[in-house]
Amino acid sequence: MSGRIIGLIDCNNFFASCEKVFRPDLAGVPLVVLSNNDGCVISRSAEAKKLGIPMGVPVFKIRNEIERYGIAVFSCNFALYGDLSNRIMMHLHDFAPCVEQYSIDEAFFDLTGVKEISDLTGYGRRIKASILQSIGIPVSVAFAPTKTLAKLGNYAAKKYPKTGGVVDLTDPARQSRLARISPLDDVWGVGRQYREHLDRLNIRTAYDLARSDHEQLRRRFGVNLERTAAELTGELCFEMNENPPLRRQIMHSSTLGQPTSVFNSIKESLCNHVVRAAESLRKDGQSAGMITVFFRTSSFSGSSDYYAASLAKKFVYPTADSRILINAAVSLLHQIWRDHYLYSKVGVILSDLDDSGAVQLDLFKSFDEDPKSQKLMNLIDRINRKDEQIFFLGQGIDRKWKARKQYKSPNYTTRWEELPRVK
DNA sequence: TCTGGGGTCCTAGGACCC
DNA sequence: TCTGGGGTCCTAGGACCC
Repeated sequence: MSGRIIGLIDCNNFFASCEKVFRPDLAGVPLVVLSNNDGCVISRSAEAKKLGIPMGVPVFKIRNEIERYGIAVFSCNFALYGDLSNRIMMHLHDFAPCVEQYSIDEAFFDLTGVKEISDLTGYGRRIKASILQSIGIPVSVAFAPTKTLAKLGNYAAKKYPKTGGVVDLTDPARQSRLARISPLDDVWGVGRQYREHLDRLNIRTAYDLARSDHEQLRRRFGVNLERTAAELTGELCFEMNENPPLRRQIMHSSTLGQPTSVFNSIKESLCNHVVRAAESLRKDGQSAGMITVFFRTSSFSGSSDYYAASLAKKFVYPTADSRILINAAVSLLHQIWRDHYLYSKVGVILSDLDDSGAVQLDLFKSFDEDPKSQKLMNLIDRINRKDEQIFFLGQGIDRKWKARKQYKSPNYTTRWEELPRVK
């Protein structure tokens, strides 16, 4: 009779844990990781959470605490996190035939029909111990018949120390016991808006939601919430998907350190985003059919000095050529530019993505019009992989906008020069 | 209530066609 | 020009996720 068994591993405090892997001297020390430009806190170690450092708090607001408690502060280092994430995902394949990476620090895996596993909790502990030993990252593990229940179980694994970080939620009785004590905030797919609406309908726990009128949920909130409720009852609605489709859009944007009304500064920042986006496009063998440029002032709508604009252009042929994308972006920017406003955010979106370059032996690949363009872009990508050495004039020379990363850790695992040394 | 920089999907409504 | 019914495509906005 055995139904589906879907596992979920979720790394604990992932970015903070990554930083600790290479700094054993920081064991037990509260630690935070900052967003781009060292703006606000995006990851906290267990010790930092215990001190009450909130998620997302701007770093200047916790200067006192940093000083007082000796909190270790790190700029984000996505090269490092991405690499450790890859290692964890590879490792997980030793334990499960089908793995779906869901985010940088989470993966679902399917154990349905794997006969040898009689004790799921024990199996979960082995996975956990193995990842901790070989990569150094602590994870939580849960098993359930649906993804939504596995998420709920994983929450419990983190919340209740007694579980030892592993929860087997395949038993319906355990499901409803946990659901009764789980607020809607712990339910995957229920955000603040839905929570407030549901509260007015006297739906306050995962259990309430599971037992509510699903037909009514669909009418009032759409099919996704209906599916979430169904999954809480053990009915699978979100299937495993081992090979998720490639991205449908790429966005690169940033808040400027200093708001500015200087066209050239905005232009340079924009060009930089375009170049980053184009690189990421080429990495996946994609090309873009449309580009959108947007920017806005810092004050929000309502105030008189607010201005926000965006404009898009479609390409006749999809392209991945940084030069073409830069030209288009700058021309769009000119069209919507207005002087005398203080701009604080600018970005680019590449969409209508075309994957044909990602498919080997594609019959129509020749559409990628200019073979020289591909060669040139590949060359630039190869050179810049090591360190950004070639850049486009539009990106600017002095590059004042370059992100602040005052507290960045070395790229321990992805650059030879920065390998950790053993004395 | 939003901090920040990415993303996804769904739904409603308008334009347009037969 | 309107009436009816049926359909597609596109966009904007709203919800969610990490």
